[in-house]
Parts: sequence; structure tokens; C-alpha cells
Amino acid sequence: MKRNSRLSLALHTLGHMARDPGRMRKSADIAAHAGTNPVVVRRVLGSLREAGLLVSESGHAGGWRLARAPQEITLADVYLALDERLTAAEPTAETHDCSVEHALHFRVSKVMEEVEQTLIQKLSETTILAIRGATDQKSMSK
Amino acid sequence: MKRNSRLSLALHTLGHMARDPGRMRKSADIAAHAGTNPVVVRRVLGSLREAGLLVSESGHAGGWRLARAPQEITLADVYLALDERLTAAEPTAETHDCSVEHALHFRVSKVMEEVEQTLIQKLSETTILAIRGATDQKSMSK
DNA sequence: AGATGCGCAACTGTTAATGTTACAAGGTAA
DNA sequence: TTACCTTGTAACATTAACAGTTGCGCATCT
Repeated sequence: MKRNSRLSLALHTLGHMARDPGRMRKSADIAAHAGTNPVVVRRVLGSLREAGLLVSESGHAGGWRLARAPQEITLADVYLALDERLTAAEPTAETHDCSVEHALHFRVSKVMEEVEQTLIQKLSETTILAIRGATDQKSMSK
Repeated sequence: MKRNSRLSLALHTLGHMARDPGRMRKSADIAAHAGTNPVVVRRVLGSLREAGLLVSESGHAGGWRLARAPQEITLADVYLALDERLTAAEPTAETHDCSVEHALHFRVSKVMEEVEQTLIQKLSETTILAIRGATDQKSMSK
């Protein structure tokens, strides 16, 4: 699959779910539609469940569905649930006492944090209900 | 080395160069200071040369130095020179005619472009001359 | 019980990036 | 000119992160 695949998969799936919130979907079906593997789907959706966006059930009529109304789930919620921060983190505290490196890290980190806040802000302006093209009644809505 | 290493290496090196613009530095010395390999240094600095930020010379007294005054080189210049865009690019035009996927890509791409503009804007507010901690006369300035 | 679906752990590709080696070409100094 | 030094680049090895895969245990419904 491609890069940033986790976010893409998550948003794609939620986009479909938003169109029919009550329906239960199996990871196998979701995987087939997204062109990936059921286990990968469970891993990604599992993160969303931990964040309280989704609910999963075992058993015969099991599967996945939204934990709350689609208009109450924004793209920012999904982004944060996946915990893929922009911030480099840079845990390399190699005690490389180079003042340039310290100053650099300080400046860049500050900028990245501000930028991430901007990203979250912008993502929070769109709900998963708003993600759909025109009125597709086919594809995954069968 | 760590992730985002190209940007880190580039900024780190320019940060030092800004403190002594006239001096010529060998890739071997830069590599030793940054804890990496001379060839890696040449690859990264090569991008900066193509962008007109650095000049390199062969020969006995060869090496690298800034192509212009340090106060005229911003972090944004370096970021753009390395051509590492945030935008996912997503070249996977799998003709996967799923309207949700299209709408999703459209929305997210737009947000990412806006965020990248914010990032560039913020980076352009700092020059490489501003990157230094207090007054370190030691370390690489010998 | 049997069928179905999730949860999770362990393992195997795959891919992108860095690290490494080697050598040609360019330039300086004696 | 010769000797030496440094960049430029190609080719290959190593690594790390991630997706994909398999297998099996547990839960739930008919």
C-alpha cells in the first residue's frame, strides 16, 4: 500500500460509515474495498476504537460501526487517534553537546508544534459526514 | 542516524557555517562532527548547492562554504532546497473510482497544502544566523 | 455444536533511507 | 609535472519502519 496508508484507510472507511451509521461492517469487507488485508484493517480501526470513535463486536453478526454520530467526528479526531505526529520527536539525546544542534532543535520543534496545531485546527473543520462525492449510492453502500 | 536526518544535517551544518562564512569545510570534517559519512554529507549539501545556498570546490584547498550571506538564508530556503514535501503526493491513481476516496483526497490535499504554506512561512522567519546557542567559540569553530 | 468475526502474537516480505566502498575527475601546491 | 587532496557519482550493503500474512484463541449468534 502507499505511504500515510493508515490515515487514508481510516478516513476512507469512516467516510463510508458516515453514510450509513447503523450498519455493521466486517473487517474482511472493508479490507476488500480498500485493497488491503483484514488484519491491517483491524489494527488501524483498533486505534480508532481506543479513541472512542468506533465500536467493534465479535460473533456472528459482529463487525465495526461508528461509536457516535458522524457529524460529531472530525478529521482531526481521526488524525489524533492514530497518533502519527509531525513532530520529529528526535529522541537522540546523544549528549552531543553542540550548542548549534540544541538551538536548532529548539527552534525547529517550536515551529513544528505550531504547524501541527494549525493542521489539527484545519482538520477539525471537516466532519467525516462532509466527506463524500455527490450522491454515490453504489460502491460500498450495497 | 535519525529520521528527518537530511534536514537536520543540512541545518546543523549551515548553522555552523553561518558563524564563520568565509571558512572552507571538508565533507569529512562535517561528517565527523555530525556523526555520519562524508558521502552522505556530499549528497545532502549537493542539494543545497543546486539550490544556490552553497558552493563547493575540488582540490587541495577545496570544500564547502556559503554561497551568500548567512542573514540571507532562511530555514525555509533549506527546507525547500531538500524538496521533502509534506504533501503525501499519493501517486496511487488506481482508478479506484470510489467517490469517497476522491473527495477525501481532495479535502486532505487542500489542508496539507495550506499547512505546508504555514510551515514555509514560519521557517522563513528565521535565518541560519539566528541558529546558535549563546557564544560557543569552541566545538567546530576551531 | 457449528459458523462467523474480532484480538493478538509472531513471522515474513517490501521499500525507502542511510551507510559504505571504490574510483574518476578536478584543482592546488611544491 | 608530479603528488596529493577533495568533490562527484555510481554501485552495493545495511538498516528500520511498515504492510502483509498466518495461526489460533475467544466471543457471539443461530
